[in-house]
Amino acid sequence: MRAIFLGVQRPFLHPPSETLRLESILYALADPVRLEIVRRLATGDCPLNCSTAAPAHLPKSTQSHHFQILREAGLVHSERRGTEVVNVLRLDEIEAKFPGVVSTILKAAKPLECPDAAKRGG
Amino acid sequence: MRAIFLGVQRPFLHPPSETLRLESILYALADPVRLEIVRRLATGDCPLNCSTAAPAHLPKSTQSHHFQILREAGLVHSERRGTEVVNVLRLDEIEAKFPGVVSTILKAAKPLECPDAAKRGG
DNA sequence: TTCAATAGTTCAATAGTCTTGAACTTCGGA
DNA sequence: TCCGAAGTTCAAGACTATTGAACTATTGAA
Repeated sequence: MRAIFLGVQRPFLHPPSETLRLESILYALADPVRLEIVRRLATGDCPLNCSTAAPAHLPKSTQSHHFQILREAGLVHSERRGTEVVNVLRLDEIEAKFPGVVSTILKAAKPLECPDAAKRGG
Repeated sequence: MRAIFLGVQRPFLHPPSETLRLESILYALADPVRLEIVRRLATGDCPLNCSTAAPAHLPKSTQSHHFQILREAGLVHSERRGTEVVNVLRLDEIEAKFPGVVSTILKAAKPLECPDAAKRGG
C-alpha cells in the first residue's frame, strides 16, 4: 500500500538574482559531485543535460537531487527540452552579485577523479 | 550510569597545507556562523578566542563544534593560552594553494545579523 | 592547598539532511 | 499505442548537526 503519489512534474523554480545567498552557493559547491557538475558546465561552454553533466556512475535519483540543490542555490538554470533537461550556469548573474567568487573557485577546482573519467578520454 | 569518560583534552590537529581540500574549505565557509567567525578573524586582524570570534548567543558546545570544522578544513589555527583558545586564520597558506578563493569570499561576505550584533555597536 | 570562576571539550540524544532503489511521469519514435 | 530514455518523486536507512549536561584545565584569590 502506498500513499497518493504526488509526482506531478512541477516546473523548475529558479531564485531571482536578488535573493541569491553566498552561503547557499558555497554549500552547493562544497560537494565534490556538484563542484564537478558546475566545472563541466563552465568548461564545456554549452548547455548540458543532467546525465552528461553529472559523473556517470551516480544513480539518477542522486543526480536529480544534486541538480535540485544547484538550482535552488541559483547556480544553474534548468529547462526541459523533450525528455531531457538542459542546464546552463547562471555565471553572469552570480558574478554581478558576488564578484569573483565562483570564477575563482572554478579556477582552483581540479577535475573530479571518478569511475567514468577514463571513458571520456581523461 | 555512564560510560567511561574519555574527555582528555587532546592536542589540536591542523592539517598540513599539502592536504588542504577545496571542498572542505567551501563546506566550512558555507555555514553562516562559520563564515561569520572567519570574517571576524579576517577583519579583526588579530587572534581571537572562541567566544569572541563566534556569535555570542550560540551554545558553547555548538561553538566548539564549528571551530573543530574550521580547524579540520585548515582555515583556522588554534592554540591554548591559559583557559582560552586563540584562533588565527591560515589565510596565507590557503591563498598559496587556492589563490583568491577565500579572500574573494570574504570580500563578498556580509556581517551576520544576530542577537548579539547590537551589543557590539553595529 | 583548596575553592570558585572561566573557557572550552566531550558525550548522548534528538532533529535534520543525504543517498539510493523503486515507482512513477513525460516525451518522442516506430 | 507501446516502448525506451531521461528525470522526478517517494521512502527508508545512513549520516550529520545542534545542544544540554557533565566534564577537563587553567587561573587567581584566600
